[in-house]
Amino acid sequence: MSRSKGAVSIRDVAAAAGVSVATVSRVLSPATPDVPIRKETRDRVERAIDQLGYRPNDLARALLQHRTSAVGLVVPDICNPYYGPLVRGVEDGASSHGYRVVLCNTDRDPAKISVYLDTLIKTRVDGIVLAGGGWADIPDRTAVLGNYRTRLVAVGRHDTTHPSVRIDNVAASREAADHLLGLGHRRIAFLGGPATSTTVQDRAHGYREALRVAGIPPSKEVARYGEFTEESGYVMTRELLGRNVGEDPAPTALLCANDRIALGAYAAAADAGCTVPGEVSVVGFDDTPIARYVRPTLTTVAIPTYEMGRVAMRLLLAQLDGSTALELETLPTHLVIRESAVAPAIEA
Amino acid sequence: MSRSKGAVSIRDVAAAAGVSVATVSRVLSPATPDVPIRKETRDRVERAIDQLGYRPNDLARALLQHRTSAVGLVVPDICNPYYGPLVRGVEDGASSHGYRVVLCNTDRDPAKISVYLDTLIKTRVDGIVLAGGGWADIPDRTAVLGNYRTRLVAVGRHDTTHPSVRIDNVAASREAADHLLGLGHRRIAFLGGPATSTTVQDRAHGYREALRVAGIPPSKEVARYGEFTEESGYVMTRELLGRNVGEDPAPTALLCANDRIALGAYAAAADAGCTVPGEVSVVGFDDTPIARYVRPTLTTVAIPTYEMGRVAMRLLLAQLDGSTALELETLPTHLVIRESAVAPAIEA
DNA sequence: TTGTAAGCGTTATCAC
DNA sequence: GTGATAACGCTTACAA
Repeated sequence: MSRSKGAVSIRDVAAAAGVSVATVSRVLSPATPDVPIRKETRDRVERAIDQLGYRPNDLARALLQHRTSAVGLVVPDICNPYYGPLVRGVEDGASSHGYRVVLCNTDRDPAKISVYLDTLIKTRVDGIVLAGGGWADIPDRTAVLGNYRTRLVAVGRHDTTHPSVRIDNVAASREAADHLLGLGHRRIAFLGGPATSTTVQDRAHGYREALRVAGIPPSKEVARYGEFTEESGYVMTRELLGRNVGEDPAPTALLCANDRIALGAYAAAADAGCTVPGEVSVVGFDDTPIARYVRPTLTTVAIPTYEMGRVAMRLLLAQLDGSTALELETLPTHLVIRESAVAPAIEA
Repeated sequence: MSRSKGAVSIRDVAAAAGVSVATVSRVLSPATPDVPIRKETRDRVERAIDQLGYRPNDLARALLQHRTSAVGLVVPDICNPYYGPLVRGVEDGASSHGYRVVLCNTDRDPAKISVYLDTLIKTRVDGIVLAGGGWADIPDRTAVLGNYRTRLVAVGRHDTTHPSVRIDNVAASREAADHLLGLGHRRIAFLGGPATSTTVQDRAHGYREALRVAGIPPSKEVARYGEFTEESGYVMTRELLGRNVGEDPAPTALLCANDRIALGAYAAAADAGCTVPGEVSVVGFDDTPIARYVRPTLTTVAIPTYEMGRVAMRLLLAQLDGSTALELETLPTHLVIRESAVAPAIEA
């Protein structure tokens, strides 16, 4: 069966069914319901199809129709638990509309980002979801999409006019800081991730704003930067807790840029013989599953990551339908109060 | 510029450079280095290319060459931290060889798996990495790949003759159980994930074997099944810790099928006023990043997840080169001893 | 050293 | 109702 070597094609099916390729195509494409097909012909074709195990070649179809039903998803690193739900949200949104997802991990490396975007465009994905920064670092970012019809949606605060889905990191961080201030804390430190991350910048900004409004002098602000990892949180915390010697006393509360940093802070506090929340309060960001399961349970800012993925995909589909030009969705965050932040000890 | 609407194609470049499309193609494809091109011609073409912002259409290329440079990656759920590194390993292995990755989340649902496999074949991916079970549940699994040249690699114990990468879950679990037995524990419970998971079955098997060898009667075995989640670990643990009433006393050690379950066990123990490891020892599986950062730090079986992804991709590439027919790689695991498992209190 | 033309596997536009 | 046939954007003999 079938022509010499290679996969079975529509022509093999046509031959086996004794019809033309056009007829086979019609049977497969409900695209033209106005054209009727004789039942017996249809049956014959369908029998040939599954007798030969025929699978239509979507490449050829895509070439002809100028749409691949594929979208690219660019994230810094899927190993970061934060991105799991985001990716899942995009994938669910995509697959439920017949799109498939090409995943790209960039490590926030501008060179990698450029290469991936180039690849995605060469494979003519219909759209791209770009998450987690890096856009600003692409040299010729106005030209990346070129003359091609690939649409783009940004997740997070990218400096771009493309449709975006975000959260208000400044407000979220302010809320977290306000919570600590409300409990009575005055010496609050901010433990950030990479200083270049706009997310981190926004959260640091919210932190500063809250302190300023509370009348705490800028000289009392303490901000550290590192990575979005437990390791980094550990290091930053050790450094801060060991400083009540000559200079300023150690902070009574730590506002961490994500839950992993907070977890590192827990470990460092424990190793320094410092109880949480008794001697130091900790607040995280992201509300990762672990937040509910560490002891003490972690007070943290919940971010609708999965929802962000879904919405990003929605914005992308809207662009593909041509139904939307530009949109900016800002999703709500909320502070989840658990056990890790309480009023400071009265000694101060 | 360019023909009316649509993207700029090789013809536009040819026209702009005043050469034939064949010449443009030659400039782009180092495939035929035997055919020399006049330097001036090459320059003219290259100038036209980036003047027009031309991106070759990989769809057309793939259609012609019968290879897409795409691979499918099928996992249960990327939100599960276990799969992050696996996915990353596959992606790194793929991108470093010029392949891109299409991600599919199946939730272990046979129907979804079938649909995804079908989609992947229709888009003519060169290969598929299938992780995390489900293969056995596909109705016509011998026919899925049909007559097409898509190659497949299985990750984990799938009942298939395709090349596979695995770990020895039985031995790994036995080692963990032996560790607890060596510490003096006699009442050890196994907290599994889904009973249908071959991974869980293997780990339960290793647990039973170790107990048998240690001379503990089967009647003393305690195995529970649930999900791979903190929640499930919590529930199973509560149930076990609350049973030292009439019947058998509560176990002194818990062997958990993954770290998330172990974390749930921590929480349940804490809520039951039971200290870890003082009153109950806990051992996990996977060595997720948190294992090192929870307190007490978690003794757990490290699994080379990232490496499994890399190896899976290596096996796939080997098949694509035709250099390999069938291979089975079994990667080593090792028990990471931390604080969560110690000798039981002497009262027993 | 370059151009011409025949595909790759589909769908879409005409005829019949 | 069904069948030719011209695209889609590219690569690759084969000519020139």
